[in-house]
Amino acid sequence: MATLKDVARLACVDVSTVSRALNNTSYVHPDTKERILAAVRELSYQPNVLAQGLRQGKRHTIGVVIPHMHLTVFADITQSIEVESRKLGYAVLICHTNDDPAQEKECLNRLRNGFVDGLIIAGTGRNGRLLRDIRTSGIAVTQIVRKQENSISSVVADYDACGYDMVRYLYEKGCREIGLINGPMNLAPYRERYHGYSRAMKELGLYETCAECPGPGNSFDYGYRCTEELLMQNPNLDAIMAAVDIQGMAALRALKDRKIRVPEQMRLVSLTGHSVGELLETTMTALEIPAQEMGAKATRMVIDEIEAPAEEKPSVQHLVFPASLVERESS
Amino acid sequence: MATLKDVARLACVDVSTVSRALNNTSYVHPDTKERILAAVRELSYQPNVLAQGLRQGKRHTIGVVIPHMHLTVFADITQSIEVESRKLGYAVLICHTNDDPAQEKECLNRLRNGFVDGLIIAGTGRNGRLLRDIRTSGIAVTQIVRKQENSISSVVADYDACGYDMVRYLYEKGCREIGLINGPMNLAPYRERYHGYSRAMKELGLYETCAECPGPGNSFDYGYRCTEELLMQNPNLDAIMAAVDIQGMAALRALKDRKIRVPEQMRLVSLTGHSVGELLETTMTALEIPAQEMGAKATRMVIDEIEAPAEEKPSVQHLVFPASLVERESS
DNA sequence: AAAACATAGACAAACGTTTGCATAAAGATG
DNA sequence: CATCTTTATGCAAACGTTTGTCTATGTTTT
Repeated sequence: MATLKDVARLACVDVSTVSRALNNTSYVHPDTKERILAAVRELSYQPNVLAQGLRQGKRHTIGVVIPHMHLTVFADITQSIEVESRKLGYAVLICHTNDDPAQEKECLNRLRNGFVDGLIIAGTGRNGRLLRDIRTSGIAVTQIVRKQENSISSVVADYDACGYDMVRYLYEKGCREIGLINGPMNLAPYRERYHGYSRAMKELGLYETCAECPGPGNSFDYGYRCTEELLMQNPNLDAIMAAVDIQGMAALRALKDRKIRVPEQMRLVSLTGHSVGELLETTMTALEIPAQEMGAKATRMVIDEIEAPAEEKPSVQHLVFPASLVERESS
Repeated sequence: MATLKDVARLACVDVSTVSRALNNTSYVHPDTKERILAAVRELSYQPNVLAQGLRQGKRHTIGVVIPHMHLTVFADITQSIEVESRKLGYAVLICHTNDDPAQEKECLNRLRNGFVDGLIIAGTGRNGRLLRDIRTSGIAVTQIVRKQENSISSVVADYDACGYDMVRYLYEKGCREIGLINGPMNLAPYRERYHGYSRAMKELGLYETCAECPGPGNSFDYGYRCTEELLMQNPNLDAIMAAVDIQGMAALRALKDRKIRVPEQMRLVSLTGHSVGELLETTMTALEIPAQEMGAKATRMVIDEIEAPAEEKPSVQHLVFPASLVERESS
């Protein structure tokens, strides 16, 4: 690998001149510049990003900390973060936490050591302190999907509205016994969605039927068990709301196993980060979350924060994206 | 951020001593070490990976170049690469190509630029030259899922056997008119799977029915169109083989739309990188690819190559993993 | 008791950049 | 013509590590 020094030697100038020529950071005589560029081509010189990073305190890399890739929301978001980052000249490091606070902590501690200039996280909610520390230590941080710290910028969907709108939608379809598959309430999306659901149900004078099982909410099994639970709690149920596409798929399956026809006997609506709903045998009515835009926006926010000079860091902002209802066969 | 120097000052020793103490790379008096560790804790010192990398000529980062995250194989593989890398002290940079050779080229050029010590790629097959160049320039490279360069190590599934075994399996179930949803033949997995299919069909004296549509093979739409195409080509079809889970889902849907019952009238088998097959309304018989093991193995191979001293680089190896048939409702 | 060795630690030179400071030759201003 | 800018370049110090060399102790060995 050719270094600046090699280029300098070949072009018969000092390394500093080469550096300045390449970065357009000071006057360099056109002839000299020409010689330098020739040398660069000749040696096919590529700057060493590590040395640059060390010197400038910048790594041109952002970290993405997510639970896993099996929820389409996260896959989508990751992809859009990467695409947007690349446009802006950044690379993307990724870390999976499996929704385990300990793993998350490990990831964060690794990343903060000069691996990244900023990070985007869909966290477990258990490492708020660490997250704030990281931010204080000069790393730009943005929360995505799951907002848990008010002092850190976030990009989320309007989960409260999702819960509320779903109930309203089902009510208009004639449903009166609406069940909710809930998830761990320590995660903001579940919590807020429940609030929206609950508010709408109260407004309409309906009784709540909620199921929450132990374990992480994003498994097929979880969705299946919750569906059973809901049916047990209220045999007259005429609608089920699922929180993620995988829960929706599980509900579909559980209902089929019980020979309950969808949508004739039971309407089903899910919240999803991706159009998996379209791909099923019984396509699923769902609130689609604009994952791609959210990822892109979070990326721009974090990079803005990185690149702003220390005096004028952009202020913390919390962005809420609306989800849009896509009607399909299941309702 | 605390540096070695800060630790050294606090522990009243030289930075070199601190470095040696932390890396166990020379004699350090137990008492001194104790003081140093105390200082490390006190300042919550974390080594700066950039500086380490610069000094050692290692970035402790590997790049992953994949088409996208929407195929479960790639999501699974990425995740297992990351988990394994973390264990071995490496970070993972990811790049999406969308199966576009131009984007792939861009990714590769960025990565080679000192971002990574090695990379794992599921490529488009169009940048073989560049890939070899990168390897020659000292970056460890391993191909995954899609093998296209013989001179570069690879970790793939036995796609030929997949095609062959599926036919045999369906034959034993009584099927005689077996259709194959094929994909772009420039991609090794499709090509090899077709070979296996073709061989088995010949051995059994059956006629081939293959569908291949324009466009990338990994979309729902593609699978749907191919299913229609197959049904047109051969109205007596009694089995369909899909190449990826998403094609399988599409076939399921297309058959349902035509009121063709699965598996009574049509048996359906898919090849998948993940147990999505289990989650459907009609669960899908599938050849499951050990994506996780493959990712972990590729990671170890690439890191072995990175860490081997220049004289004794491991030789190129091509690993083939068997897939395993999981029987479900669709067949 | 001298020589050899193991232990413990400091000093300083790298790694490849960027950047503040200094210098010098031009050109512009008075 | 003296002074001030502008242009063009080099020198050297950083950034935070690791590591080769050197010195100074004790502790063996001969």
